Amino acid sequence: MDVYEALADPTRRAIISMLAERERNAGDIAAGFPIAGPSISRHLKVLRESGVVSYRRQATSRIYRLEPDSLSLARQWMDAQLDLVKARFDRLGAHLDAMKASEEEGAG
Amino acid sequence: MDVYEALADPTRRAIISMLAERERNAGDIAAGFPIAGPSISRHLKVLRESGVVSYRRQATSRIYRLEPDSLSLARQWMDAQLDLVKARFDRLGAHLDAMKASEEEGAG
DNA sequence: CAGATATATAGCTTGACGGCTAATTAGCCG
DNA sequence: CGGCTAATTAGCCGTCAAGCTATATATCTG
Repeated sequence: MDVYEALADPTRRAIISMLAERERNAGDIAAGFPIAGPSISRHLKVLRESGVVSYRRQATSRIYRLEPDSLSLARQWMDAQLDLVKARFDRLGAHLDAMKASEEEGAG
Repeated sequence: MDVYEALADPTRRAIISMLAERERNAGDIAAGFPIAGPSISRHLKVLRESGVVSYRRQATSRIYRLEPDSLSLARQWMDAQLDLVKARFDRLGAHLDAMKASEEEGAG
């Protein structure tokens, strides 16, 4: 599963928000949701396999941490799309300015 | 469907890329993919209903356009998460610097 | 090793998604 | 209105995701 599919589920986004704030173990994460532990475990697996989170062991628990790089990548993609739109918008503005200028030249 | 689910499908992301470059009608969009027209039409519906694209009529065709605001919103959410992580990282760095300074003070 | 705790995996069910073809709607032209 | 084109909607099917409970794995403790 890629990062976009990982982001598609609201529970997973909430987990990301929790982990953005600070690291937590799986149990603490699960405690924050009304759904069963195994379901959270599966969400964590999705997040792991898409590179959004990593974990380290501490005794019997797994401490999960957000890995910013995968999110950054998704953000960069959005940035690129938004930049294209903005560039187009700016060109349109310049074009309109040029039209207006030549109009005034013709009139004056 | 929200913008994150809209982004989850690779075909829809490709449509977004096409529209970031310039407006296109539904037929031209569909021509860029190996899947049937109605399937593209459904993707466009998802993108419409999640606010990612809009369209205007021109004769019998619909000209689709990317609406940057919804993408911006998703990007802002990512920014916020990444900022939290970065802030934590910076605090950790400051903490380590302070530790190191007090160590040197003790040694010197 | 036996027991306890924390987490993950297996197996199942249900609902949604994405693909297809066929039928329908919307607008243009004679 | 009748025909033409562009696009969407309807209906169907296979696959997959997300929830659940029950079972298995991993680690610490005695």
